[in-house]
Amino acid sequence: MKSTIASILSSPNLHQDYNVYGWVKAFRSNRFIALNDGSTIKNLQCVVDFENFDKSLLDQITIGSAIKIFGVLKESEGKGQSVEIEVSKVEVLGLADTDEVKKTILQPKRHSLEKLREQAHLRVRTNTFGAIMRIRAKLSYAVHDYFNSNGFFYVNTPIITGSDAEGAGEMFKVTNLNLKDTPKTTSGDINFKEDFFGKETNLTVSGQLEAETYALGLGNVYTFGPTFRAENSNTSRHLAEFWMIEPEMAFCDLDGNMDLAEDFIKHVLSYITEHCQDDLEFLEQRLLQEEKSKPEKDRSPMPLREKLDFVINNQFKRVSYTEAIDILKNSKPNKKKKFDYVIEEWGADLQSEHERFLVEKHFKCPVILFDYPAKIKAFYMRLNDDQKTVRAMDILFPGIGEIVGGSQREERFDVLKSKMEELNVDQDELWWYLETRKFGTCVHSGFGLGFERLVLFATGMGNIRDVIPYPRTPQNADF
RNA sequence: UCCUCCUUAGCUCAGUUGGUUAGAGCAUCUGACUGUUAAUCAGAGGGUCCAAAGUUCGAGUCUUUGAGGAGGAGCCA
Repeated sequence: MKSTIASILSSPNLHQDYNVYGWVKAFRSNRFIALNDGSTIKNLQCVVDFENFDKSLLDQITIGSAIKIFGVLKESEGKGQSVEIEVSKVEVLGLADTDEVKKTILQPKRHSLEKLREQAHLRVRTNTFGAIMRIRAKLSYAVHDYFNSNGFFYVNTPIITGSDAEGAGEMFKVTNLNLKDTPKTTSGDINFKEDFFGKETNLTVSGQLEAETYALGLGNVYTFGPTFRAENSNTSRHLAEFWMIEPEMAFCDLDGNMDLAEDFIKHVLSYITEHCQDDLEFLEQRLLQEEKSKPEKDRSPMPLREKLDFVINNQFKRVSYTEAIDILKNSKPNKKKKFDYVIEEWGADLQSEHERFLVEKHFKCPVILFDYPAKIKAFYMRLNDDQKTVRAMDILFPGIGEIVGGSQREERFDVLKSKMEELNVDQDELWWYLETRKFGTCVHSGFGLGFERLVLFATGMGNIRDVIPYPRTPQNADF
């Protein structure tokens, strides 16, 4: 029977025969094969007595090759591992030619993350990316686990959307018209009536509006799917294609929304600290190594696992926009005009530098900002009684910035309608969204959480392109 | 989209004021090695200096344009 290395190492049966499949990470001293099968970051040491094997066979045990090993599990004579396989049979399943391997990142040495990105099809074989992708998968499981055990239903909102009124950013067009010869209307515009859906369609920028309608029937729902933004943004925190988690809750106000978001984040992070210890330890060491070459002020104040525990065990700081403005106005960098954008008065949109100051310098913990000025937020957010703020909230994380954006939704038909008029949101397009406010409308709330930003935080990585298998960014859709 | 920086061997990088045959470490190959852990030791091979144009007696080095990448800003998750 076939065994994974993870299962062998977690419950080793000494003197038992094992069949193991994997890829050669190293072949030292013509005797020790370090074998990895992806099930864990740990390698299995396989010892061959080379006098009993053909040289031609041993020559094929090269770095990167896929092999099958049969042998008995024994206590290791060497240090560095507790058990090892004494190999009685080796089969080379897929040879990796050393001449070819040396041109790739499979060669056993350190590579820059940029170089690994150029060979994204091979980078999962490295310790770093193996660890990241296992953690990503476990986080994803924890997301579903959390919602399922808290009575949420998973809904699949459409990926192709007919409305361009969601207002969350530039959209990718979806069409099967012949782009070299598009049908025209009498006025010369493209005639989308002849397109596949008979109208202009795009890839979704958010499942929120559809999720809202489902919350108003199923109670608590969430989405977890791909999301597309055609923004020309070229930063370490943006992707054109990313995965977003959007819970939506009926009969829930902003306080309940914040409670849930905080509890949710803590749950999924604590799940991986329990279930991904080896991978987290590796990433923590890698980070410490990397930071040695940085000036002290750029180093993170805590090692990775301590940072995760800190977030799990401490309350997020909840601060209203108005309080935040006061703090910023009276802050040293503002008084000394160190900010590129000096905060003058209430109503200003917070820049990255302000958010970073609040999270990394002032509070030194995750911060939830709420009750933003209505003018700088979206049409669907619930207007407060002061008539100038809305029940919006953003969760800001150190090093990542905004990880969650959410709000209590405007449930009052008249208020929503006039807000849409005011902000020029197409009511004909969103008739169905407005209509939910006519039939048993209720207080409801939700948020969007960028999954990759969560993985970024959980793994301590610095660039969002390194926490998704094949990143899509402006000018890049390789692989 | 804007600002800054980078592009030299398979990889990471050095290359002085513009000067003769462009260097190092790792990786690869060959040999040695029966307890290695990024194995070690000896030897060998390996270059369109991102591309094009220009300045110059002479360009890896200077200028212009272009391509690709990184960091930051904006937009946001």
